[in-house]
Amino acid sequence: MEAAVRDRIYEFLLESGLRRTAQRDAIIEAAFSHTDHYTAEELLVRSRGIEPSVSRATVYRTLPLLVESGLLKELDLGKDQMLYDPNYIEHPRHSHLICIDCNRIVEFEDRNIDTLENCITKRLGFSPATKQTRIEASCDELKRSGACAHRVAQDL
Amino acid sequence: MEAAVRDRIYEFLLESGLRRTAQRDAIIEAAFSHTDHYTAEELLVRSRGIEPSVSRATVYRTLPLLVESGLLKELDLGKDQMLYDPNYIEHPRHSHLICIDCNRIVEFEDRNIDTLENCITKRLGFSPATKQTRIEASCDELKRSGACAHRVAQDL
DNA sequence: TTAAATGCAAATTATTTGCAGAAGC
DNA sequence: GCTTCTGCAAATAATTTGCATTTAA
Repeated sequence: MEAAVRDRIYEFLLESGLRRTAQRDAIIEAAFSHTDHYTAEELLVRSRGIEPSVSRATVYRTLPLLVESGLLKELDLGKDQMLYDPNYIEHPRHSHLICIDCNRIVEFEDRNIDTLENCITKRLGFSPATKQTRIEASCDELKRSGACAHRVAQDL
Repeated sequence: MEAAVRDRIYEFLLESGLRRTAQRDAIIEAAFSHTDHYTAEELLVRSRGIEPSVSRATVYRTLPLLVESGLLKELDLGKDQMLYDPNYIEHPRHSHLICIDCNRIVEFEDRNIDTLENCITKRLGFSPATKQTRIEASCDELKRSGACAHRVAQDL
């Protein structure tokens, strides 16, 4: 986990009057030491790898705090579990494309969509708070060659 | 419910080899006789108003059929229940803005967003299947006047 | 007649919560 | 010391499912 990220998180805890505990430290460490998305359950497993006493309840109680701090993004990609995305710190405006062939999630960032959505919102008489663009799509490469190389997101 | 919609639905049932039952008729009638969004539970109540024998299980078993037919759109707007939107027949590309002040859902349609999302998807090497844009926003009128007149969507 | 559809009730499953004990400040 | 935090286990709630019965074709 980067020092800058750690600083921002503990600053947030301090400001909010939240206490520092071994369990929270472990969850925070687990939450921001990868760049991939994870479920609450996966975060529990990772956290327990650092501090075995972490319980499921504490993970579920800590996640909303991190989301509220703006450091972690809760993603609802249409599955039955929420996903958590630690990459919003560095790319606060990215969107998601979900491959319907292999479930891969591709993150992309597009200034034009962002601007366009702001305009539309304003035109309707609102001020944007949260915007989410979710594109489900099929892989062209798979269609062509029959195999789907896990290409990396091209726009981040 | 419009005759054209009814025709398309029963054509779909026929093509799929699905049987026509009193319960399905009632659910279909209830599903397409309003333009507002509804939950499975609300649809159950409406369906029972037409045919009292409709059970919750049958509603939950019928909804995926209607969604699969393309006549009904399943919306995941971040609540704990799915919402169903019968307006996709007439406006297949509309998006949703959710007012964080009053929970009102405003439907809007924007050709530019549509085009832009198609381009991005192609550029990433995919072909778009489902696209969902969800904007959560606060009401400017509420901020100004302290009251939030339920303005009608301006773009449909 | 026979395969599909239904109602009921129980199962499933992610998430939340009450509570008593533990721990930070 | 006082309040917050925690683990545990039970509660919650939308949706799904097994099964015996009914019904459309």
